[in-house]
Amino acid sequence: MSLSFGILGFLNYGPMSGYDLIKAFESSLQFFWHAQSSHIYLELKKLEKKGYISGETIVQSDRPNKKIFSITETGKQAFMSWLAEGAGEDATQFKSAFLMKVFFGGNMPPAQSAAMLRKFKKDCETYLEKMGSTPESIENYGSNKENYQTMYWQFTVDFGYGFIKNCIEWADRCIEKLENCKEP
Amino acid sequence: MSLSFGILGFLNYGPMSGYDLIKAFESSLQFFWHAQSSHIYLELKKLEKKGYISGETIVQSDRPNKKIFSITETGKQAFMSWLAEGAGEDATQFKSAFLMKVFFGGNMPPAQSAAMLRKFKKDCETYLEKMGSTPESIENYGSNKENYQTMYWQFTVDFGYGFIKNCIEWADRCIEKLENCKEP
DNA sequence: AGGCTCATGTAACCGGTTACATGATTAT
DNA sequence: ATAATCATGTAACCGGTTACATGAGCCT
Repeated sequence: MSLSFGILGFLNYGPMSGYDLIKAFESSLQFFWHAQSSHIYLELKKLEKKGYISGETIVQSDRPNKKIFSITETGKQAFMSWLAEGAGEDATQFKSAFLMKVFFGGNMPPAQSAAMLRKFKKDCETYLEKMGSTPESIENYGSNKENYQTMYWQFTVDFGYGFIKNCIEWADRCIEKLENCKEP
Repeated sequence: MSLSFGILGFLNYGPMSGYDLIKAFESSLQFFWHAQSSHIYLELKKLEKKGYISGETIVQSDRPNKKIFSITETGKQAFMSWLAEGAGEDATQFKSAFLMKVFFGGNMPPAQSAAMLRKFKKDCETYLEKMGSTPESIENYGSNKENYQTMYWQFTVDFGYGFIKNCIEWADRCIEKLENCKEP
């Protein structure tokens, strides 16, 4: 469901092709919403059928043809009312298979659990590095006109940054406890 | 997929009925894995078919009959190898429809976005209360087996606590920026 | 009389993933 | 040569959600 609103959100900034949307997701939303390209194309078809967007095929000679989608009035309304709904209860919910593994970590010796947490920490650090280059790519979308928009984009980046920092600190605390722990 | 490993994990502690599992999920894993009761029963059926668990019907006169499930040797092996896999890349991934709404918050006036963030903050605080404040009661993990298990359970609680605290602080920062922001 | 706990399921649906398929142009 | 970029899709599958269905006993 949310993918379709993400698409509507981008198309609300201006017409785009499926390929453009894939790039847009990759360069901005990917930290909290990873979109498969195949899924985007499927969703575009559904949205067009619903009348939320309309597509126009652009014939190109040097490159493959493409289909540019624009948001319709009804599409705009649907998007705006989704926004107006505000934060749902699910916003505080955090689903994680990794934490489930940690929960059952008592079935492994401390050294193995510690190794798992160290791997997690390393992945977090890699993630942080990748994030470091994001604010710039995000500014490409805004063009000086709309500082107001970019503030919100920065909010989501800040969230991701705080989240990962928190993960690393937590992992450190866990690892320390595991190191000071005698074999059960 | 993860639900089935959660079930296997609990059954690895000892035999349980579907109903027991529902309670177990509600009282421990629910902060990072919310399981529907219908889904648990479906998964139990699948796991039995796979030979990972075996069920035995207990006839009760005063209460509805129940089916007690036990983990099999192959089930144990599957569970242990899942644990041994360690943290996957997906561990750092955080999917959130709410953050997507924040990302597109520039389409709303600052007052409305601020209201959304205040609602989010309030939900976080409610969540914290439900969790029960357990910040510094984490000391004294000795060497016996029971404490060894609970240490890991505490790890996941700590994560949840840090996560929510981080959410609240972030929301505060965002709200402040929105309050000091002129209408676009 | 009304609501809670115990106890287990089915059916329809849907959002999302994985694997597969194609094929031209452009840059190294 | 070969890799990357541009560009779009289909089909099968699956994990999970929602809605629905049942029914006895216990507590107030």
